[in-house]
Amino acid sequence: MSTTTIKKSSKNNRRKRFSDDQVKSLETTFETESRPELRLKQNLANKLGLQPRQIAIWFQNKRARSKSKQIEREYSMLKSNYDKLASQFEAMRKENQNLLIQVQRLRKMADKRDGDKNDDKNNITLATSENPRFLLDINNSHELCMPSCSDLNGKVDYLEQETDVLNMARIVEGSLASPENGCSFESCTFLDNTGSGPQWWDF
DNA sequence: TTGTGTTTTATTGCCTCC
DNA sequence: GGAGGCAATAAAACACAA
Repeated sequence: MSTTTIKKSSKNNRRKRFSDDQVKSLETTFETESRPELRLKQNLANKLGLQPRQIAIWFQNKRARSKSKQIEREYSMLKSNYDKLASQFEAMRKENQNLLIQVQRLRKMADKRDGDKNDDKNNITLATSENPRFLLDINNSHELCMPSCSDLNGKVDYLEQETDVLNMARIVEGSLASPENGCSFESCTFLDNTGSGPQWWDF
C-alpha cells in the first residue's frame, strides 16, 4: 500500500464525533448499565450505526470520565469539610488563647492575694465592683463561665473556687499549646497527615 | 485567522478473570 | 490463552480569545 493510499484511506476514515442522538442514546444506556454485555453493545451498534468496538470504547471512555468527575466531587467535598474544620479550629485556638490570658491574670491576682494573706487572714471579702479581684474581662467573662458581680449574693466565698480554677488552669496549660507556640491548624500534630506528605489534598 | 486549551474518540500495553 | 477492563496517551475535533 502506497503512502498516498494510506493518506487517502485515513482521510476517508477520519474520526467523526458521534451525533447528538447517538450520544444521547449511549448516555441513557450508561445511566442504567455502565458496563453493558456484549449483546447489548451489539444491539446498540446496530441501532446507532456504529461498530461494536466503537460502542465498547465509548463506554470505556465514559467510565473514565465518570470516575474522574466523581473524584472531583469527592475532592471538593473533602476540601469544604477541611475548610470548615480549619476555621472552627482557628476560632477555638483564639478562644483558648483568651482563656489562657485570663488564667494568667487570675494567677497574678492569686499570687498578690497570697502576699496579702497574712495581713488580711480573717477578712475575706467578696468580689465587688470596688474589689475586682475576680472580675475578669467583663466582655469575655462568658468564655470562662465565671459569674459576674451581679451573680453574687454577698455570701459566696470565691477563694475556694479560685483555687479550683487555678488548678484547672495549670492542667490546661500543661496539656494545651500556649499562644506563644503559635500552634496553628496546619502545624498541630493531631491533624498532621505526615504519612501522605504536606498539602495532601493538593493533587 | 491563528494559537491554545479542552473535549472526545481511538490506540496501546498491562492486568485480571475464567 | 483469550476476552474484557483500565490507565495512560495520541490525535482529531471543537471552542474561544486575541
